[in-house]
Amino acid sequence: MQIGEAARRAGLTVKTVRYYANIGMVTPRQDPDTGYRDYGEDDVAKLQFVGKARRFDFSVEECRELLGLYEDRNRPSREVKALTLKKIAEIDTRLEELHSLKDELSGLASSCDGDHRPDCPILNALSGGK
Amino acid sequence: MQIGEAARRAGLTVKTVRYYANIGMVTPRQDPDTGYRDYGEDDVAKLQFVGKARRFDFSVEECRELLGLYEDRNRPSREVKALTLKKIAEIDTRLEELHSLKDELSGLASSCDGDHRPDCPILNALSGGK
DNA sequence: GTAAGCCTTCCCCCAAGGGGAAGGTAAAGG
DNA sequence: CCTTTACCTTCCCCTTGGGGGAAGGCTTAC
Repeated sequence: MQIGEAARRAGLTVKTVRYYANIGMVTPRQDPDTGYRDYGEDDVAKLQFVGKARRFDFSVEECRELLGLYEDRNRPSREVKALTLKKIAEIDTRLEELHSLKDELSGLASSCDGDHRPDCPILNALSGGK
Repeated sequence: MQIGEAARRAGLTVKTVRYYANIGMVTPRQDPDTGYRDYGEDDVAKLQFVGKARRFDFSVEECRELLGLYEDRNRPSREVKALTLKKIAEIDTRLEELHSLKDELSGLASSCDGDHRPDCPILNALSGGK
């Protein structure tokens, strides 16, 4: 099938699918007559796989790794789990950062009147040292 | 003072400070003899302000906006508070996304044995439909 | 004399594609 | 047969927020 249908079936944009072909992640056959990319069912499955992994916040490089494991019928599940746990740890780190950011900003916002007067604790805090 | 000292005092890299000059956010005087950038105390204060706002996850454009308010002695605190609340809302959205991602990944990870055998619920989930 | 340590501009690099131009191709309609 | 429409192709610039490093210029210290 052509790239448009493959993209639709994978829930991705054509641009994205073409990008994955360019970086060698999902490489379809090429029609020698038209030069068009020609996707098979297996390619669509890989595109869906990558699309889903991306939604799980795996980077493109991590997706490439997962795809390699996915295609290896004999891989140990240990490797997949390790990648997943690493990703969870990253998410945890980011969650903590965002939580503390939110707390600080919330504190500032609640101390600011938010009226027409120029006095603003938020700006004072931003211009303060540290 | 020269850019190196300004950067040190603001806790930023020289590259970053030069970047802020290039995009017109913190624009120092220029020494006509050497062509070197010449930072004053006020510039350093602005650099510190921007650096701190960046650490609060404000984008460079938002920093420019905050800086404008910071320099306007008559701005209403309402505007600053509005920007801050918007940023808090963005952080909330991202927090929710990350929480649900983490939940899903954690569910997958705990269902995976993580041993030498190839059977892997994580890959099964990624290759499944949806 | 030259090495060190500043500074300058200039250009390419990252992620993960998006937007759009210029041009080829295939099928359907008039 | 001709044209419109809807595909497809490659190519290049744009995004965020700078990082890395080259090539060149200056003063100062040894």
